[in-house]
Amino acid sequence: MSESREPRARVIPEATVARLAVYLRVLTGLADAGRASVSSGELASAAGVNPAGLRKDLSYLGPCGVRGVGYAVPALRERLARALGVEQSRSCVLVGMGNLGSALAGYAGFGTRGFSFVGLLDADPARVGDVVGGTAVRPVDDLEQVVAEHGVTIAVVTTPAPVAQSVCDRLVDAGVRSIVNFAPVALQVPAGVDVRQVDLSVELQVLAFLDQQKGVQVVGEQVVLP
Amino acid sequence: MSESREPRARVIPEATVARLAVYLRVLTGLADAGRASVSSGELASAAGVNPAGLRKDLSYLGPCGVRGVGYAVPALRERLARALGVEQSRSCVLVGMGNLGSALAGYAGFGTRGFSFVGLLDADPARVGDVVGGTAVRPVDDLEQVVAEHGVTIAVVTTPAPVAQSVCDRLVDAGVRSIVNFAPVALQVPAGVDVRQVDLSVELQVLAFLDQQKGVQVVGEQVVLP
DNA sequence: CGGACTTTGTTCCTGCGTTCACAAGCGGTT
DNA sequence: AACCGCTTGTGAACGCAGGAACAAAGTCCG
Ligand SMILES: NC(=O)c1ccc[n+]([C@@H]2O[C@H](COP(=O)([O-])OP(=O)(O)OC[C@H]3O[C@@H](n4cnc5c(N)ncnc54)[C@H](O)[C@@H]3O)[C@@H](O)[C@H]2O)c1
Ligand SMILES: NC(=O)c1ccc[n+]([C@@H]2O[C@H](COP(=O)([O-])OP(=O)(O)OC[C@H]3O[C@@H](n4cnc5c(N)ncnc54)[C@H](O)[C@@H]3O)[C@@H](O)[C@H]2O)c1
Repeated sequence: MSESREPRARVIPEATVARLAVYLRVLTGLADAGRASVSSGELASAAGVNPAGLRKDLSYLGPCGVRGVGYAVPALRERLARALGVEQSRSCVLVGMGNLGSALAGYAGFGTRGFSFVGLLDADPARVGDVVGGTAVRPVDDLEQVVAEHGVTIAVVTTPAPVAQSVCDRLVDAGVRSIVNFAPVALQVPAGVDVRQVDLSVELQVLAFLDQQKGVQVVGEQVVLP
Repeated sequence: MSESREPRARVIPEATVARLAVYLRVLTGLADAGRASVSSGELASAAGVNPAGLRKDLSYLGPCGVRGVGYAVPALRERLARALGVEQSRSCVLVGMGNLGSALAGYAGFGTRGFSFVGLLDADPARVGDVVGGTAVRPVDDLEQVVAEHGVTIAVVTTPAPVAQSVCDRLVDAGVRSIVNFAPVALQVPAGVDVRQVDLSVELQVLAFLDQQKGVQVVGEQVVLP
């Protein structure tokens, strides 16, 4: 045991992990701005969370701040990146290069956060060969080959809903263990595979519900509040 | 009190609301397929949730099934749509018609779920005039006018991060109360305004964390399991 | 060198969400 | 008409996340 630096391997709740990713983004911005240290209050404000909650989140990684001073920006940034497993870039594939898939594949923000798309796949021959974000689109038949070549474990699904499950099955068979799914269907996967469902319509409908619960009525100039 | 049909106005947890939206989507598919009734088990399976939890979710709307039989698909669908406030179409605006904004604006799935974009706004003169999904892109200066014209209360922000807060401020001032934000910044809004943050990088980073927690090591042909 | 101030790390507690399990009710059947 | 099986709806318990308050610790200043 050469590295007994890590204080304890406490289990980190998934909700905390999601927030850690937000903190990491904010810290990167601060580091780029040349900031050396930051307090929990300032970080929490920038991340949109409670300061006490933020300190609790960070405490899962063990003590990493200096009392009376705050947190060292570069050190904390590196520590978060290691905890999240994005120290070195991770390879991903994206299946379904339509409108949404193309937008995601061309987005520079993923690369700066430690993810690179090594495979862009589509079933439409007309799409194959297009270059998006520096990578050429390949036929979906190459799926297994691309996954094996790069040891890919993360995939993004942006196909039409009816074929999403079959695409998912192929990905899992090929060895993918983590999937972000944008198609509006609940993917069925074996144990050990994680799916994160991103459903934009649901976001809008939740807002619509909250709106109507506010008793919002703007009729002409008459505003009725609850 | 002419309508005392509603049994009670219990408060519905936000997590439940998000699931109700999923049930509504599944029910719409079942209705299109001509199904007359469905059991909680089947619905739960299609939605990817626990059957008991689904029944509890639905019970917030009051009893709406038939014991020994299940739920009537069209009736439940209508009831959910009313509860979520998407009975009639709701008007939205979208600010930032770049790659992501264009994909969203051209997506037909929003229209079928009760949302229509009555305003597409961008600061780039080169984008203004483009027609996406049947609506022409207008200059961002028209923001206040469009919101007022249609009584818009819901907005989608897909601008670059640095300008998202200022766009948000203008939206709130114009009367918008609900915002879906794709820019990777925590928007500051006054009380009474809801923001739903959609951060795709966070989704990937959560998966990356789960991946490394599995102890995934695929080195050559050697697979190490926890 | 000492004291006071600042900020972290932790503990407790409250409330929510989820799950399990059972009673209640309806339809079909004999 | 009564019984039986199936499914809903609800009550209770468990676990978890979030928030507030407090103690520990390090720095800065006098
Ligand atoms: N565009 C949006 O804003 C948006 C919003 C919410 C959800 N979605 C969902 O995201 C998915 C994609 O949306 P889109 O607007 O990009 O649709 P799209 O039709 O533009 O793109 C779908 C792409 O998938 C490809 N495809 C079809 N079958 C395939 C297969 N078997 N294997 C590989 N590729 C295949 C098609 O060739 C096409 O390029 C849909 O499920 C949609 O419901 C999209
Ligand atoms: N594209 C993706 O897949 C993706 C993924 C995650 C997050 N995001 C985020 O979504 C946002 C948009 O991403 P994108 O890839 O579409 O970027 P983009 O540069 O293609 O589009 C941004 C658009 O916003 C417009 N704009 C700039 N300033 C504006 C202003 N003040 N008012 C109105 N419009 C203005 C620009 O003219 C441009 O059309 C960014 O914040 C990005 O970080 C995008």
